[in-house]
Amino acid sequence: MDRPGDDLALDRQLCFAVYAASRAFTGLYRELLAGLGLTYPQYLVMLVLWEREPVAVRELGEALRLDSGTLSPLLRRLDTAGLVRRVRSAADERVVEIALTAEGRTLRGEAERVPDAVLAATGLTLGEADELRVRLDRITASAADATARLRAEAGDRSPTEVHQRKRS
Amino acid sequence: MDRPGDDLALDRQLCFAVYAASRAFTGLYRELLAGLGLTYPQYLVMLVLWEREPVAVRELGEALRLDSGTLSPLLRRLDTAGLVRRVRSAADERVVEIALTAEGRTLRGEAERVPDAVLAATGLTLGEADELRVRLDRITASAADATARLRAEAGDRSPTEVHQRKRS
DNA sequence: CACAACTTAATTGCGCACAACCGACTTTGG
DNA sequence: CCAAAGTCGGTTGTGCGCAATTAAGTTGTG
Repeated sequence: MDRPGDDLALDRQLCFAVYAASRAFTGLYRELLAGLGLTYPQYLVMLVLWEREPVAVRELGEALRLDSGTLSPLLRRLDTAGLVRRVRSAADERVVEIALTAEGRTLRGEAERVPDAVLAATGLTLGEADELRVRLDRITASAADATARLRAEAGDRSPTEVHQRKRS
Repeated sequence: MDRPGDDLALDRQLCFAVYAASRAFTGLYRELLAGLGLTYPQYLVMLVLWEREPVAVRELGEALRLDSGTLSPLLRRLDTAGLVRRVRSAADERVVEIALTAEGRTLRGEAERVPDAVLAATGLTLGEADELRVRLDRITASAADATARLRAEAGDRSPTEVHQRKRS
């Protein structure tokens, strides 16, 4: 009942389920968003902007848990596509504010049909979907906490090169 | 109760939960697997190989739902790291069989502690984790079905260039 | 004002994911 | 035996996701 091998097989089922679910959703959104010319992460950014704008890059990163290394190129592509504009704040020139163009605002109308399609594709009711969301949010928070805890431990064990920028 | 905007806000909660959960798990595994020198997808490949080997690339792709464009570079890195060997089948020279090296087999021992750490990090019991896995597997299958259906429709609407490789 | 510490966004480098395509090989139908 | 069709792994191009670094700007302190 507790052969060494069984644990690893079980782990594969556990972690793989979340992993596969995420890619399956990405694939579904890929089809649904193809007509809008958006990828899934780009769609998430647009959802934030349709709620409120302009939004600084840092705020976008906090909302979606993405850093600038991911957002900067993504926002550049949205800019090139003519959906958003990036303007440096006059008050604080470190900050880049992301605003929608008229075309970006128009796209919201076409996006209205996406949520129903997704819900239909999952075969869930609204209540079931919401319950699943609550469970996922809970384990996401737990996993993030545990990750931060592990990272702190690892940092403690090798705090050597904290202020060591260049080893010239 | 059904303002247009609310639907999009709800959609964001639904899809984002799976998306965020996947990245949170990846981050957790990143910390846990750092000592083994494995990434999360590489760990998934090793889990399959620890169960049975040798395994053809195509079989790995079916098990993990990954295509050769993802697996080929990944397996090359595992080969370079000395954990696996890629040998072309004598019976059918199109097939590449992936086998563990002695070092790859040894690594299994160090990996044994990972599942417990993950379960502890999620804060779930074994039963809860399994129930969540069942739900995720179900919506993954639904999403995959819906994606295939959409892709077929899109293909039907533009079946023009089936045998049109180059538009020279 | 000068200057160090901090903050913010961008950049770089690596590793996935996936679509599209390619070349080598095997199978099948004649 | 040969040619068409199918299979298999690999490559290329695009787009994330994240760590580490860099550049630019702001703030706090003397």
